[in-house]
Amino acid sequence: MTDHSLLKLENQICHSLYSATNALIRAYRPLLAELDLTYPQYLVMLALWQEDGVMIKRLVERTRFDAGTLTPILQRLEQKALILRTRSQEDSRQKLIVLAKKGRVLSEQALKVPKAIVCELDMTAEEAALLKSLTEKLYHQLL
Amino acid sequence: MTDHSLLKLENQICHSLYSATNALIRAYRPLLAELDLTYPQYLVMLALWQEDGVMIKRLVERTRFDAGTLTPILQRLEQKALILRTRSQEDSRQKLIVLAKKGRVLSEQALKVPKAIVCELDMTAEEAALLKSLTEKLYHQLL
DNA sequence: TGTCAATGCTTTGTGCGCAAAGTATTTCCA
DNA sequence: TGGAAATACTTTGCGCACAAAGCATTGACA
Repeated sequence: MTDHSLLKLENQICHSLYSATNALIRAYRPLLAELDLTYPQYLVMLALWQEDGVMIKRLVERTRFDAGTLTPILQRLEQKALILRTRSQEDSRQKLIVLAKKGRVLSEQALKVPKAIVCELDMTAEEAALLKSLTEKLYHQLL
Repeated sequence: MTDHSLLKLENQICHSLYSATNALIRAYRPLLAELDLTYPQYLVMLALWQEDGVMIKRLVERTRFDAGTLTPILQRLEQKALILRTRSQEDSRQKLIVLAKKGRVLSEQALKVPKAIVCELDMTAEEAALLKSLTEKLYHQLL
């Protein structure tokens, strides 16, 4: 690759990744608006639907957000009465995040979100799996 | 795929895409800090190094930012004396974006950015090309 | 030729994303 | 056991990302 081509926009893999990610989140937006959730809020809810009653530390691991990003997201989810944030008994530095009833029942309505997204992406299962494994590899390399 | 697995965080391709993109931009950050640029600002500069003297409309096409995002980015680049924003003569609704001298010479220093990133990613050229083509396909599908 | 729609860009408001600094609590260990 | 380091989270500040609304300017056409 020549020096010159290194700076061409068309050769920037990160630009493709960046614009594809933004486009995909844009596709989620109208679907998630029906649940009154943003995409990052939805990710946190997915984590909690799978594993409820966890410390913030655990959510940092699972969602891959940093703590400074997560705090205001959790504050908004609490305002919407989807979760409760309580101090941990054993270690009062930690906070326990628990689904509220409203948050628990939301999972049923949430089921149609991935279904609708899958329909919009006309990608084969193989392509999707490939894209996922490549981006996972990239993420873990950069960690 | 069962209903239950549709809501698992591990099965969300968008989550992989999202966290990989954020991690990659995080990797750019210290490199771009030496140029006093953010990643979106860098994308605009890449576009201008390839094609100088263009309307904002053209930059919207090339960078894939929307106009509302681009305006403040261009204002900051102007403040840093990297570009000039002037009204178009033919159509005074449009603005012509031109590289300032400081912006033009910055491209030499910028060359080391992609070189350094390539070193951090230990991906084969094939994997990189595959990832790029999959994300491009995804972007164009969602447009 | 007047006016109404379309175009190109900017502004406003909300919510991230993240570095850096701050606060409270716990742990370590001399 | 006192005090420094580590840990868990919050706060602050800046720059996107984007929808929606706003503001000129131009174009279309009745």
